[in-house]
Amino acid sequence: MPHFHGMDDDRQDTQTRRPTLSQVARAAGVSEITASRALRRDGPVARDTRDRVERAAIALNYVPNRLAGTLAGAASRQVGVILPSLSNIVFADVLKGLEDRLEGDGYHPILGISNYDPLREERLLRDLLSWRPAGLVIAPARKTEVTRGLLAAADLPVVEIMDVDAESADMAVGISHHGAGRAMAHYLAGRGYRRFAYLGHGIETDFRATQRLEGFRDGLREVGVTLGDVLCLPGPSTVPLGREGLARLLAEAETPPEAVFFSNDDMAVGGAFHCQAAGIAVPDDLALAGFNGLSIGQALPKPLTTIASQREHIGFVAATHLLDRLAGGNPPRVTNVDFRLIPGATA
Amino acid sequence: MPHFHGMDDDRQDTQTRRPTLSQVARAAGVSEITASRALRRDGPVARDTRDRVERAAIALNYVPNRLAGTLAGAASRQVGVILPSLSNIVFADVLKGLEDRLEGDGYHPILGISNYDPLREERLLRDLLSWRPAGLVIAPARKTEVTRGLLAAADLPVVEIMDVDAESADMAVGISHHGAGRAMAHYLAGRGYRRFAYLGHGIETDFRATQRLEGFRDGLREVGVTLGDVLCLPGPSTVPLGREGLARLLAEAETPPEAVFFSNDDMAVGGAFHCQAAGIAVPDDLALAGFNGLSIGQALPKPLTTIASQREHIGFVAATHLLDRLAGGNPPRVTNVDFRLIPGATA
DNA sequence: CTGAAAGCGCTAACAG
DNA sequence: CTGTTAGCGCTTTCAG
Repeated sequence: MPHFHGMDDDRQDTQTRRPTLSQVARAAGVSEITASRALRRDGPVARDTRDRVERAAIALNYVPNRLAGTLAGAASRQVGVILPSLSNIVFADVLKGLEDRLEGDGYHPILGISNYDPLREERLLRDLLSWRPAGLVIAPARKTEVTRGLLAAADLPVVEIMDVDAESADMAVGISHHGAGRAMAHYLAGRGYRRFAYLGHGIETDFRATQRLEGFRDGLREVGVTLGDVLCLPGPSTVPLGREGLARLLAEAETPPEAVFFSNDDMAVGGAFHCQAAGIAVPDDLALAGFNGLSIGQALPKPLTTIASQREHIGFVAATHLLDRLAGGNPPRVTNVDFRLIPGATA
Repeated sequence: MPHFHGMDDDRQDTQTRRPTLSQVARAAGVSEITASRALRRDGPVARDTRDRVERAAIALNYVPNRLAGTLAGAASRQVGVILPSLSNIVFADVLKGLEDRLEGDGYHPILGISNYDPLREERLLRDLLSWRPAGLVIAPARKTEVTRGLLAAADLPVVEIMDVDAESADMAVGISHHGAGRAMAHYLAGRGYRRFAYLGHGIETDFRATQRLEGFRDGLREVGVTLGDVLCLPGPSTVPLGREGLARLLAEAETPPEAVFFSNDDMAVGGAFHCQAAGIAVPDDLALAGFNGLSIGQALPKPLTTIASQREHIGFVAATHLLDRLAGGNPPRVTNVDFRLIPGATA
């Protein structure tokens, strides 16, 4: 006996539960499997039969149950997505690119936000895997051993996104943050600046910003320059933090810098605001450079010199590779998306 | 005979498929249902038995299959979330609040982005429902008849978010956008301004902005003032659009306005940049007001006069009410989250 | 082109 | 406290 209100008559259940494939089949006068094939447009079904089934489905307001379908062997159309944050527009952009591409193929992201917490990331991964997704897209904060183990044992396509500097178990799509920092160093040095400072945010959590800093340092070294003051303020990057941070950096600096590289555009825009308020001429008194290529930086009275990080594109490419793999293809293991230095008016 | 490679020996399957509850049970020397109870901490299980099961689960690297669990009757822990956009930080903030609250209770959002397209919204709704989520959170663009029908027939808790001006079938959490526009009208009128203009973005897609405009108009009328020029530019709101838009508005205006109300902060920040570039003194020559309370507006040299829209809070409250309902509670049908007018230095 | 049988991995109900 | 039985709604395999 079924375990809901002792009824095994489908007509009764129609009142309380969603219609099932079996009901659609009966209404169309065919077997369950034929209805299934008709609705999925899989296998040979007579045109007429299919029409009948489809009409029955619409009449009953049938919504397939993909839990049952996936359990029975159909490929899941869910993709687990783990991001470190949503406070930053950067990850919202990536998610947009992801969702857009996935939805085109009828896939949907199940979302988890790790807040840059490796343990939360680990738990999230376990939770998402319990839904048996078709694949995984993850912007790792810091992978624990358990995380690595889960990923390795999961036996599904995994795309790690944002950077291509770290090791990845399966596929990776992103830019080289070290390379971006280095490119900015060469650009600024080429513009004639020689005394540099760096202003960053909570570095313990954002290792990609750290990679840019190291790339910047290395790039300067290559042209025989040493990076001067480095100030990293706790907390996430914000415009106010950049504004206050630059004031503090300039106040504390032993030798005043000619140019400041910021951990990202939010911080750099804050810096631009400080200069404006303090009457510092940009770029003559002080040059400013950011990272990300946010529209806000480009809309400043003096467009910000920065690097476009192609966020939405990264999400799009990650999804494309995942879908390709699911379709039996063999996409590249590492996709180094080009960044683009945007010469603005601030450096 | 099982339909994968003709094996019905679990030990073989361990190589190719994920371990199942049955394997955990066998390893612990108990029945499946006992293992199930032990891992879910449901029903009476001897302490010792539970320990054995848990050790076995860890040893086998067991990850439960929630598709099977949910199909068998356990409550789903997925929540369908439909948002109109992710380009705008506003919805990323809401999503953050949602995810944060949901994850605390072990729930995860399945995401769909409608791009303000009613038909895409409809398809999305159908897709998400096919995963049999425990509930739904939706920021509707424009509901079609089908959408209404699906929602009504879905028989699950639904929270409509962002605004409380429209009709909702089940629960609603948001602010009154009409009220916000009205509040800004009263505030600006109280500051002595009398000649007003409005600058907006693609109004056809964003009906909440339209509600603010109508509220603004109504508020002005209440104090005996008529709204002057209204300029709505196609496309999504961006800083550059606000900048160019204000230039155009001022050029075309018959009588120059004393104050401009923008559709949101992005647009208003653009307006502030235009004033700065064009040498227009703010607020003496021209007062500016936005909506949302974004940090960028507050970090401007002159903080923007605006209205905080409590986005993350809306997401958090929506999730809280959903969870409450799922737990058998009876949260309010309409939750009018207070907005907060932030008097800045621009009006 | 259509169908019957079997089973995906799990949990609710009912017995011991 | 533990187990047996049945079945969630669907798709696979194999047989017409």
